[in-house]
This record gives sequence, C-alpha cells and structure tokens, in this order.
Amino acid sequence: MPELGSLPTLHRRITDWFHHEARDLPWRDPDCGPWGVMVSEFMLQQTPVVRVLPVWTEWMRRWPTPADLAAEPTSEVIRAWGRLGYPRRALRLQAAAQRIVEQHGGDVPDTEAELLALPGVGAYTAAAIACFAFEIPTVVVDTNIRRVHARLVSGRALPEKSLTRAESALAQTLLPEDPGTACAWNAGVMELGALVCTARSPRCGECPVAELCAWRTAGMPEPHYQPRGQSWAGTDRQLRGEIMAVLRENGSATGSELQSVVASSGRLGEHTPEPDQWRRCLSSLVADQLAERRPADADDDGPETTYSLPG
DNA sequence: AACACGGGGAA
DNA sequence: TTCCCAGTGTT
Repeated sequence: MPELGSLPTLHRRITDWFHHEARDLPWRDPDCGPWGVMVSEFMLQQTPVVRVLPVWTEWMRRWPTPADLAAEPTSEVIRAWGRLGYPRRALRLQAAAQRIVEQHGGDVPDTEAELLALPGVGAYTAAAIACFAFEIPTVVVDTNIRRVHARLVSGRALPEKSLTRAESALAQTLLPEDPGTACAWNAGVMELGALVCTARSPRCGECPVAELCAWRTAGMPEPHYQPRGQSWAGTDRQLRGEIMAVLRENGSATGSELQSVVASSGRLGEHTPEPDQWRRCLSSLVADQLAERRPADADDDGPETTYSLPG
C-alpha cells in the first residue's frame, strides 16, 4: 500500500494523463447519453475497442433509444451484432432494452442496483454505466484496473486469477473521495491498463506513475502463475460461431446444408466435427435462443430439420 | 470455484 | 502461425 499522503498524487497524475492521452471514443462524448454508454459496455465486455467502434456506430444510428432496439426482430439484432463474438450478448442487450421499456419508462436506470437487475449486466457493467453515464462515484473493477492495481500498489506482475475481497477492498481504498474525480480515476486507470500497463509488454516509459510503481520497485518479478490461454480450434465455440455465420447470411438452413456450407468454408481447417459435436452445438444454440429448430420436436441434424434465426 | 461462451488483431 | 484477450451466467 502506498502511504495515504501519496494518494492525491496518484489521482492527479493518472487523471491528468487521462485528460491528455485518452482515446477519443464516441461513447466518451458528453452528448453520447446513457444508452450509448450501455451499448458500448455490452460490446466491450469481451471485444477490443477497434472492433467495437464500427458496430457501435451503426447500432446507435439504427437504434438510438432502448425502445428502438426493443421493437426490432431478434434476427436483425443478431445480424447487426455481426462478428463481435459471444452473440448471446446481443440477445441480452435486447432483453435489457425491453426491460428498460417495460419497467423504466424507456430510460436507462440511473442506480447501480437497478442496472444490476438487467439481463447481461453484472457487477462490472452496472458500475461502469453508473460511473460513465451518470457520473455516480462508484468502484469500477475490470481486468485492466485489477492489473494496474496489482502492479502499482501490490508489486505483482498480474492480479489474482479471480477477483478477491482484498482486491475489491484495495479498489475502494484507492477511489478518490471527490465524486468528480472518482469517475475520471476509474476511466483513467482502465485506459492506463489498456494502453500502457498492458498484460505482456508494459510501456513503462509512457507511464505517468512509473516511479511510484511497486512492481518496478520490486524489480518487476515474474507472475506467480502462468496464465493459460484458451484453446479455440475444434471447440464448440468455433463451430457455434460458424453455424451462426451461416444463419446470419442465409437466414435459415437445414442441418445437412449447415454441415456442407461450414465444411466448404474452410474456416474449420482440418477439423471435421463429429456428429455428436454437431448435435451438441445445434442444440445449445437452440437452447440459447440464438437459433430456432423446425419442426420443434426434431432432435437431430437430419436433412429435414431446419434451423433459422429467431423472430 | 470452474466452466462455457467468439472472433480477430498483435506478436 | 501462435498468442492473447475478459465479463456474465450456469453448473
């Protein structure tokens, strides 16, 4: 822990840095509004800024209010989500928009508790919307912020594998008392983690608090565990993604058509899914309501079974 | 606590 | 080509 007296220095250095170096992102525009912030947070949950930008822009042009999105056929929402990944997020965003229309008069709610009750909104997203859309001073903790805290204050290369009570307590301690500064602090620490204090090759030469960093003072020790990447090739996630790509393009297809189109696309490489994997992925997409199966009682990927985008 | 969930850009 | 990213919801 830094001495209490040094906290204002941390706050000032990082908020000053953010003021000068922050990326000019449309959801940071003061005129963006809570809905634009909410859409951006859903899209940014697992997707980098550069890929979110064009989709967010078109999304907001097309559906400038929650009511606009709520009224749209789900198939169009899934198509507009495109290749952002994790398409269940698109369903949850529309479900949240519908809840906002039904229970909040069409306006994004302005308390963390109400936000947390919306589909697809967890602790991080509720705090982020409260802070960045409504300027409510609250503790925002995402993976970038956790990494900056781990290095700057705790002297470790990486945060714990999952959020601990100690990390939450630390974040609370570090939050500026001044409400106006708190949101700039949250945004600044997050931006610092995204641009400078990156996971693998931190740009300490560009860091406004490098000389205060406990990790550097400690000689930049290696992480206490080896982060393990996720496999991708041949996984259900990959096959689900390819199935959704075909459905977005064609609207509907039989089970056998899906198999031939996906196979001829070549995107699976040398992997040839087993019948069990086809059944598992098709059934899970139906269960997730990302696809509809007709006839409804069909339980396989036979030639007469048809899959389509929902509604 | 562990797992499932997409996709593309950087290294 | 391989590596890397990251919050929510379910089990």
